Amino acid sequence: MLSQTEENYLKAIYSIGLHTNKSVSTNNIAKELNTKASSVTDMIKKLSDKKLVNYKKYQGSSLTSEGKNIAVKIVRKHRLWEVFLVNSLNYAWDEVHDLAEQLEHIKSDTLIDKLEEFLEFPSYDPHGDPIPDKNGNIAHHKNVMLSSVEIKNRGKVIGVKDSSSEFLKYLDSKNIQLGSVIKVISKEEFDHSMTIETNQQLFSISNQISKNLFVKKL
Amino acid sequence: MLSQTEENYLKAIYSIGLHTNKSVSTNNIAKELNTKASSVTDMIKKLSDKKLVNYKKYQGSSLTSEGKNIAVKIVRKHRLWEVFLVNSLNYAWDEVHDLAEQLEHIKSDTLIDKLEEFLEFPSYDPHGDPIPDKNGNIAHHKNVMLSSVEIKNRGKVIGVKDSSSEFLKYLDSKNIQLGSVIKVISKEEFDHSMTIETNQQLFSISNQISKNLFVKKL
DNA sequence: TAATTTTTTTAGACTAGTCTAAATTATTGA
DNA sequence: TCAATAATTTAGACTAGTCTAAAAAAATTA
Repeated sequence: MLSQTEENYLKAIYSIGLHTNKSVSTNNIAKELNTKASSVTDMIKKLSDKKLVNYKKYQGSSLTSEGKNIAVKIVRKHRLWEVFLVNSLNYAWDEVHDLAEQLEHIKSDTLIDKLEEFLEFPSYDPHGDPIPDKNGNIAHHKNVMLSSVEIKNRGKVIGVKDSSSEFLKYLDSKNIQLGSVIKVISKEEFDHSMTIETNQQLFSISNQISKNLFVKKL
Repeated sequence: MLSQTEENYLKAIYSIGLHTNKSVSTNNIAKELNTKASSVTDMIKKLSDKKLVNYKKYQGSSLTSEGKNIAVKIVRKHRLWEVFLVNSLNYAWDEVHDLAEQLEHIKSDTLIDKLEEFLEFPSYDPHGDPIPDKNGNIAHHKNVMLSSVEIKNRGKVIGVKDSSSEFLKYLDSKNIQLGSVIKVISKEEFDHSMTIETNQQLFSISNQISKNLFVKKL
């Protein structure tokens, strides 16, 4: 059984490695976990002994397939708990991260599957990130939320998640419809709002909006 | 901020002290927490430094009022999580203890109140134990043990004292659950066993059992 | 390529919590 | 009351995880 700390290291390596796709550096892990490189080296060795991490001195680390399985399970737990906090307990989407960081470490063979069933098998968490299924498969959608489009990239609107009439009216007022092309100009760190360009016009939209718009990356 | 371990010590002292009502012995705490007396001594000193426990060498320990406040909050969390696990996630009442032991340590100023609201302010957990309110007040139920119900009288099951899963399974096997009505048919003088009737069936239960079942007299 | 800078690892120390074994204090009962 | 026993505490050691400071390796750059 892994400790919370060990789980956090696996998750860190997983999430850093997602984008870069190669071995992650000791310093990167240290930054992600708010700790020192020397601590990371120690822990990496331990995880390497447990065959969860591939490690050679000075060469960085990557997850073994078993390590990755565990990391994905933690991500699954994290995102399902976030859904619970937002949908059932009425937390706002930006309040739930720290709580989910705690809840994701609860140990049980059955809890998370029962929670998933209770939540009626959601596909995405409140931030628009996909929830891995029981077997670790992640809906690898090339249709992504506008909120996760990188700066300077463009996407074509292909759907909305929330189809309430208020939301659709809002889109109308901005002249956004299916097929509209949206370019991301900038993003704000603190509230995840973004400035976008569409129909030769610039405006700012909240994360509330951007995570409800599905786009196809262009 | 207290560690999980510190919280567990406070909870142990609280629950042992509930019945005996005086200072609890080092050995008792050690037994409750499956640890050694020497470890208990160390931790008690630490909690004493933090003014959560009253402690004098060789004299046993008791909670200060602040220590008790914290202990009651943990009990509150434990019991509300148990309600969630049983009512929302469909766990059986004998499966939830260990999970609640983990969940009770989740740190948040708002979580448990939101959970309580979501559960619609339950008064008792699935084992029939009262849930302390936000201010730490506990509905002190004047319930009585089945062992003290007179012959020919009946009681409605409202709780158990020992909530070990063996005991709960035993009750399940006899089809006894919260709300079951039990009539006392006869009592044996020599071993205090009794014959009871429930679900139109008669059977004999030991004193061991009857003094672990709380009932409301009917 | 050689010097400098950055990254990573090692060595040794610290805290929290635990343990065993020995010492001390309390309790029991002849 | 005093010896035996039980309970408790102390001393010292261990593990997990962390840190600082110094050493070693890799990367950069002149």
